Amino acid sequence: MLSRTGTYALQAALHLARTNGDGNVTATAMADRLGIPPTYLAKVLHRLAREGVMVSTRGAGGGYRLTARPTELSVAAVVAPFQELQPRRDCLLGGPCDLRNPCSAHRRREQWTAEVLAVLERTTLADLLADAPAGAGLDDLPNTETSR
Amino acid sequence: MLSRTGTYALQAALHLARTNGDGNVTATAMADRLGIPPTYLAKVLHRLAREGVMVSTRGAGGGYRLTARPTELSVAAVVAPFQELQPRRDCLLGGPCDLRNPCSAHRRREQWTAEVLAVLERTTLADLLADAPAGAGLDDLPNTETSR
DNA sequence: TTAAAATCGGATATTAATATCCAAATACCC
DNA sequence: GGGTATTTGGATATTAATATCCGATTTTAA
Repeated sequence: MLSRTGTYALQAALHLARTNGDGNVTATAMADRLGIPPTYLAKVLHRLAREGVMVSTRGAGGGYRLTARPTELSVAAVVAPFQELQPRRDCLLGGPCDLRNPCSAHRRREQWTAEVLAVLERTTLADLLADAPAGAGLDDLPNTETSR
Repeated sequence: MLSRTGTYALQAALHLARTNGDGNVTATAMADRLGIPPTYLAKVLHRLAREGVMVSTRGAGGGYRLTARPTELSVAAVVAPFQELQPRRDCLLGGPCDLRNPCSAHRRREQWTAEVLAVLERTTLADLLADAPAGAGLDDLPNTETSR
């Protein structure tokens, strides 16, 4: 579901979310802890910093920190720079199908893509770290009608 | 969201769902109509036939047909042979986290992966072809904060 | 029976994603 | 200011996904 690079980003963000008060965390430390190729993770982190998810300090004692609380950071935000989350523009059926007058398949695809995105947006880093409280939005296996 | 190959599979299945009564549809005809590399689509179709989604007849007048009604075929079923839909086994946090005693992140990820899979499973080919009835399950589009 | 239509499947080319290497640039500490 | 720890970023290698090529096999039609 997630690309490998996207997963790396998520792992790093989660690691930062856990070791929060301990100050900056260096890229190599994270790579070491998480078993990710160090030089590759470095680039992922760099991108995340440019994208505003993290902030980097260099020099001795430097490293990375999150720019927001774990409760405010969604999986979608962390993963977005590395994966296409929006549906493609072109039509699933053969015909040229305008955005103004989209065919049914077009609309339906946008619909379920939006649903998937919504799942990723409402899942925060904090959710992943703390056990989900019983009966908080998602009960067990998603039944079709989530009435709310 | 969908891989390119997965999208090809979906496009082909939709095409078959539309031109149902017209008998077999040849691989080259589909590739031609949908603008997909013919030899590549051939392999995708072959795989779909092996997987039981379609059935192929060869020789003159041959081609492909769906094995089930469009109302019975889900996007997940069509796309599954070409994409990993299940979450990975390894843990998002550093530690070795057993399946018997999964960490919170482990469980949470399985949760939202299942949600995503559910969306793909309850969307059928027929859904994509016919207009969605107004007010059927999905209301307001989850505000797409397009950060691009 | 012959020829044409179409799938089947292996070998290979191309392209994109992932991973590595190395030389800077920057900031801290003494 | 010198030395060390760290990010930054370009160039390059490796691997996986996508695409092409071509011959073999099966089946129908004439």
